[in-house]
Amino acid sequence: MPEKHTAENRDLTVIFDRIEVRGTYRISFLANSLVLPVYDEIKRNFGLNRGEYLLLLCLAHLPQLTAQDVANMTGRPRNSISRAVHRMLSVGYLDRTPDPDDGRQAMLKITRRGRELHERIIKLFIARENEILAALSEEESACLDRILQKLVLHTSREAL
Amino acid sequence: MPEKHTAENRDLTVIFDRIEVRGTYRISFLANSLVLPVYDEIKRNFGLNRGEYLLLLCLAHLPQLTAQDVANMTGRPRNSISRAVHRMLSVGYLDRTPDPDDGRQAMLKITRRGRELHERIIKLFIARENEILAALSEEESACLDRILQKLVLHTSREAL
DNA sequence: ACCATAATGTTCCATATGGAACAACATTTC
DNA sequence: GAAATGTTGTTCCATATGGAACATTATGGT
Repeated sequence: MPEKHTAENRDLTVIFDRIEVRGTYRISFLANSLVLPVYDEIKRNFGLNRGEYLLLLCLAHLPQLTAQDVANMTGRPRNSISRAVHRMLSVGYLDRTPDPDDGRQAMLKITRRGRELHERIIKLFIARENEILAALSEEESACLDRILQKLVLHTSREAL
Repeated sequence: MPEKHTAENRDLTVIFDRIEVRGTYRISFLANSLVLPVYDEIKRNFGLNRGEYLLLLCLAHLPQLTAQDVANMTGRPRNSISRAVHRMLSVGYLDRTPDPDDGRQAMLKITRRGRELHERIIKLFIARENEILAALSEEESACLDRILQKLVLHTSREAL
């Protein structure tokens, strides 16, 4: 009798071991697991898309930024940021002031409302991170943190 | 004299330290650095979008899969996979055989041409991974690998 | 001062993406 | 074995996304 093809019959996770770029695949998978469910929730609960939330996140951690700064920090194209800025302005999550020293750019700042929203959203990310990183021991967490720091600084020198 | 706002004046990387979810942000940043430039190159050189390449990648590592399997493995919605299957079929990178035991599903296999393409593409990922992970010592690499394995297995039990 | 070059933010357009409804088939329940 | 329920793959549609060209302003070289 031929065995029927069902997910239960086979282990689809073998790709984690077979793939030629284990580190890349695992890091990417992990990033998706951490971030995508939260983005979905943000969209459902607050109506923000990814670009809009990234903008809010950047402004929540730096006192003022230009659209170009945000593009650099997030790696997203300027036009996406531009759209996000307009929508977030219209909802009152941020302020924009033209730069008197440079007529091309404008300084963006988060508003009180925007900060309140950020605080509600960041809780979701924290919960998800705790859930997933709970698998690690104290020592493993520290080790991962140290390694990530090293990689990110090494990488951001070329990215930013 | 008021200091002009330029990227050189300020350090945009402070967000790495200020953000409330350091692990999440770093892992996500790192994943993007590893993967996005390669996806761009794949699109430019071979005309495949992300969904299409993920499909090829899955089929390159498992002998046969249904569209639903691929959706499970990649976390993408079924309709994206469906579109990808049709385009990859039309270009000859994969074969489809209806499952005689279940009229709803069809088995997908990679073709020789598809495998050749995969081998060209995977080189790009390998190069990028080496470039970025080169910042780590032998010992750090091993440590990272072990931790990622643990996290991914822990996570995929809920994801797949 | 003038022209060439570059940077910022915007608009236009083509493609990518994912949710929802759907048709076909399979399974479960009675 | 009939009806309800679930699953697979597909289509439809609305939104998201990113490249390219553009207007405006700055900068650098002469």
